[in-house]
Amino acid sequence: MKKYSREEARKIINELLVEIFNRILAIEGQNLKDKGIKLSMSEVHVLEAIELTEEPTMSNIAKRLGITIGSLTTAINTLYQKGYVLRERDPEDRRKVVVGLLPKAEEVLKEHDSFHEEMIDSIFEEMELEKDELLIESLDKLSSYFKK
Amino acid sequence: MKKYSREEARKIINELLVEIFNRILAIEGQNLKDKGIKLSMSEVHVLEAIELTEEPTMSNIAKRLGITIGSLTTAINTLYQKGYVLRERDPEDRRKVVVGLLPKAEEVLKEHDSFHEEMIDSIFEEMELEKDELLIESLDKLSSYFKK
DNA sequence: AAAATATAATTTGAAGTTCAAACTATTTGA
DNA sequence: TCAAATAGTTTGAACTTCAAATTATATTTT
Repeated sequence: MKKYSREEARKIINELLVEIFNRILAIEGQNLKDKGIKLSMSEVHVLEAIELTEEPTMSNIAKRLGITIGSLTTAINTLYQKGYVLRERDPEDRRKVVVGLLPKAEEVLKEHDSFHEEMIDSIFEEMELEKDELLIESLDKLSSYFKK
Repeated sequence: MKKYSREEARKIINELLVEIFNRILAIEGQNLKDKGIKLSMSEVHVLEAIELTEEPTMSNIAKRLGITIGSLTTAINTLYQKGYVLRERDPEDRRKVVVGLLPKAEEVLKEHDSFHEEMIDSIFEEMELEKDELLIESLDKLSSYFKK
């Protein structure tokens, strides 16, 4: 009854990891270019992380992104120069720097979000995935597993 | 009956894209370090691509990796210096360069493979994924979709 | 309260990855 | 044959990231 051996499962997941992931990033990057947005995917990920982080200090954002605070500093420097974010010291604890999104960044994220939405819609349509409910459930578990 | 809205599905896939894949890459990179292997994940991906490419010329490998031939040249330069690959002109068509794996590379790939195997086993065990068959089928479709 | 320690962020210098464009060598086709 | 196409390499630049040194602020210890 089993159609996929463990070996095949490994191969498929490996493929997703090394090929598909990069391909999706490339597609998204191209989409930004097409829209005339002069940001790299890494920069968009930083913006996303800022949006999703409860208390968006340098440390918290870096932690979410899995990069060092030093790396984030340089990323924020350029995003600041380009007018996407603002930064200010936390008055409560002046060691902390709180980062905020400017309207220009919100626009990009909105754009990026709707691109994602479209991509996912077309995946589900073209894939003829009747069992999408189960796929999402599984992906969710996969996601949770790696967050442990 | 549907438990996940399209909005939630988008969120989960987005999470996989921007967080989980990077985390897996980091875990794999750490594993290489732990084993004393002085290669980056990109370099391992190049070795994998060489292994999987039918006729491993520079163009074919670069195409599989989705990078330019120029980028691959620099990657192969360092892998050559480190003693992982050999390169030689194709006698049939002396414009072509055929790349081959040296034993040192085969070892790394074996190591990397068994790490993957273990990782996937533990995913399936700890996730209690009774529906793993369907997950793989779905991931397979997802993979195929992006290869179009 | 002063000194020592811990925390938060920035700066600096270096390495790795990637690209585009210019260039070399070889093959193919008109 | 000679022009065009193909296969790779080289070069110079941009970007991402890190580790280590440094600065500033807060907390803890004595």
